[in-house]
Amino acid sequence: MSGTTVARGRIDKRQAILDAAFTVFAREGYAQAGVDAVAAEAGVAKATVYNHFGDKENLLRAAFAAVAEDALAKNMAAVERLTGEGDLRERLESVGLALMDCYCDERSWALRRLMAAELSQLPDLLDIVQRRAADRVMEALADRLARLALAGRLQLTDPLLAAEQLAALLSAPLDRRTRLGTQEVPEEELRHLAKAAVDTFLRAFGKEPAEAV
Amino acid sequence: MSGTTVARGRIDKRQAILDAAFTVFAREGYAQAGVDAVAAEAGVAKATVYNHFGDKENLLRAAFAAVAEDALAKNMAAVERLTGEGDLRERLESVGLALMDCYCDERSWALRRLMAAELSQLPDLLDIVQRRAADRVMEALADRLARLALAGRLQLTDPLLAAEQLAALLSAPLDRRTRLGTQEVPEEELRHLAKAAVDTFLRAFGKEPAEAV
Amino acid sequence: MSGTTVARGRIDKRQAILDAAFTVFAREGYAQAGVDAVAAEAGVAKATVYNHFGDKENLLRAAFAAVAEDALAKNMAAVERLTGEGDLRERLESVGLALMDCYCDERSWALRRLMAAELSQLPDLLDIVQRRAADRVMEALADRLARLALAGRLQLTDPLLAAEQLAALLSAPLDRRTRLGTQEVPEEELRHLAKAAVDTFLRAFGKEPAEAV
Amino acid sequence: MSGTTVARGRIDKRQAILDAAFTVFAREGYAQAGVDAVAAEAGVAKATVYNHFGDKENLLRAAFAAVAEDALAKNMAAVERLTGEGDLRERLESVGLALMDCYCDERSWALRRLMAAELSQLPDLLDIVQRRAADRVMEALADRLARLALAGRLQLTDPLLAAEQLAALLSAPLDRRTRLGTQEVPEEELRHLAKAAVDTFLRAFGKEPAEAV
DNA sequence: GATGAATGAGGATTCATTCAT
DNA sequence: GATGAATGAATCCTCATTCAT
Repeated sequence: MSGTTVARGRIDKRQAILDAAFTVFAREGYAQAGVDAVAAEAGVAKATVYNHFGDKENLLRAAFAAVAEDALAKNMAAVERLTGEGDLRERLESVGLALMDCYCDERSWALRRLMAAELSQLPDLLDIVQRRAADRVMEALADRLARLALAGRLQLTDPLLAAEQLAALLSAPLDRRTRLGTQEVPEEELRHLAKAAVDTFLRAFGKEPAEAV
Repeated sequence: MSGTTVARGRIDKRQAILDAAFTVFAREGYAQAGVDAVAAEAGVAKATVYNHFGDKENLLRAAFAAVAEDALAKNMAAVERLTGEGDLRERLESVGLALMDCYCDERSWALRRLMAAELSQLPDLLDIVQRRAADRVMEALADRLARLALAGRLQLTDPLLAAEQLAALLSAPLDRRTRLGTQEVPEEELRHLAKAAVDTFLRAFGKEPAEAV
Repeated sequence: MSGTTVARGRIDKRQAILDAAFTVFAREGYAQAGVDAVAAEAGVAKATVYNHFGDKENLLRAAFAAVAEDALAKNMAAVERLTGEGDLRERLESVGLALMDCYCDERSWALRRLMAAELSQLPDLLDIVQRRAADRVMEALADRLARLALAGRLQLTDPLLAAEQLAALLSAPLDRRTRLGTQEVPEEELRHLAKAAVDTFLRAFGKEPAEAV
Repeated sequence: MSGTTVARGRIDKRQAILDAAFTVFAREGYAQAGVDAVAAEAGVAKATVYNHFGDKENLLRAAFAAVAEDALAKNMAAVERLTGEGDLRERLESVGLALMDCYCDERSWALRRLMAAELSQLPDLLDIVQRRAADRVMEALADRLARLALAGRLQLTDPLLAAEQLAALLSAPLDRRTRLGTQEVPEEELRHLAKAAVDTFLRAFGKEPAEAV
């Protein structure tokens, strides 16, 4: 019983450090952020951070992986809602909006920013985020598009390319609009962008005649 | 004469520092890079760097602006080649490829990475890169698309959105393929991606019937 | 039975820690060596070390005393072999060689090095080693020399001084030859040095005419 | 002129750091001593220490070398006074006393203690002290003894061994008496020890009949 | 204007020690 | 009694920045 408490305490502490690390790194940048700040944010002693994670670099990796995993799960859930049921356009718009939400999540932006920042020093971060998360989402999306094509609802030959393009249409405009995640975009505009992306996508790959933008 | 030489020496030195700064910052990251390293790369004394640029932050800004300006010019030149002459698809593919080249340029990647890295600390970098460069390219592209629409070659109502989507189709797939600029992509694949982007774009916005992918 | 086992386990553990401590301190230096390293070498948890010895300083003292005791015993055994029986020169050479062996023992060197290192911080180490060991060896040697003088085999008035000088002749040249214990000296050279020391000693204090070196 | 001032300032600072380093290391031990303390003692900023010497280890080496050089010079001067002029015993006693003074010098003790302490971590310190100083003194002493032997004043075949033994007789008893340099020995006792050492030496290697101790 | 030297503030990391179990 | 985890103080070293020349 008390054993559980301790174990829990340990786990909690580890998790608290991971959360704190990501928060602080996201806020101040990896290089600028002090391990002191992480420890303070987590409410533990600096040495405890080192006991758990060895060094700052490894701490970043761990925090990274944790957030990337969350993001992966959220993205996957969104993609998995892309089935053939109901109206295709509506479904695509709904899924697209969900993906946009994932993309705009504060921690997602932070993840991408941190990765870009440290890419040249810590190239393996890219594997964590891209190979273990982004690529898999893309593959899953390609799978769904392929099934829709098989079902005669879409017209495409390279599902991975189509997935990439759909993702591109959904996400890329957000870079400018949100100023790389530093500016909120009203829900309404998101909806509009999702519609526009899906519209373009369907004009290119849909079977039904598309409407004008 | 010696005056000229000196003045030239001064200008050269300034330029050398800017180049060195960008190189070093790109290689090691802004925070990790020491002003020593920049000075060494430029072949001047550390104090000279301070004489010219005051402090490290300002040095980054200046180096940033210089590179952003170059990138802007290159992008603008590419966009300006998008006229109504000749076959539209060919033209779009050619311009698209040129834009991709700009996007893939090593210094461009470095620019975006550095910006992402320092965004939270130095938000004004974003203005330099986005407002003074990316946005203007997008507007110019929108202009050209608008003229093509007016000329009856394209069918679109929101040229800025169309420009964003074209840019999205061109650039976003590169993020994955080049692993954020850390991996070369063969010219052939670039060409293929450009074709695919333009194909999708034309199916959505073209007047002529589009071919299959 | 289990009580015995446990008690034995405890004693073994204590001894293991002492051995480990001396080994680690000798290898890495007292200040540089971590208590972690000692615990690891002993195969126990760090806290166990503290349970047994209270703090690092005390651990050093205990480890020190243990090794000093061993060294004392070995030295005493050598000195006690210095009796009047048989040929005096041979006996002196044999005892001298034995003392040299003690002096050259790896742990002896470590003892002296550690003591030198910590002398200013922990002056009481000197008492452990010198007063409780070296001085007693010297007194014992003086005793034996005095008896030999009484027996008419040696000619000396201050046996302690003679003992010091004999010890000096035996040990001091080893400092240079072994480079303070970091270099092995071949047995043959040891023998030669012992002979030379005894020869000089006998020329100064012997009654029989001495040979040339 | 002002240039001289600067250069002088720099040299002074360097020398001040070296002095301070040796003082602090000797007082607190190399490992325990902080570079802060050295800087404070020298009256400079910590970073200045690093500017001059790179790291702590190198600082130790430099401080070491400086003190070793002084010690070498003092020892050499003493040895060089060992000529054939005048009464041999008196001369030897005088030189012996001078060597003892060198040996007992506070900085000499510190040098040997520091070396012993750090020997296993920084084996090259031994070269600085032994090869570059102690060995040379011994050779010089051997030279002088050889000349005395040639001149018929001493009777010896291996001058280096004789030198080692003379040095042994002079120095080794001091280890005990001064408790490794932590206790003052009155001048009178030094004189007595020098006499005793020389007496034993002359009995072994002299040509004139030796007196009783 | 360019430089070498100096500095103060700060950052990553280690370590002796304690405590709850 | 033995342990794993936690901690606070210290330590080495770096770096942006300034000054005298």
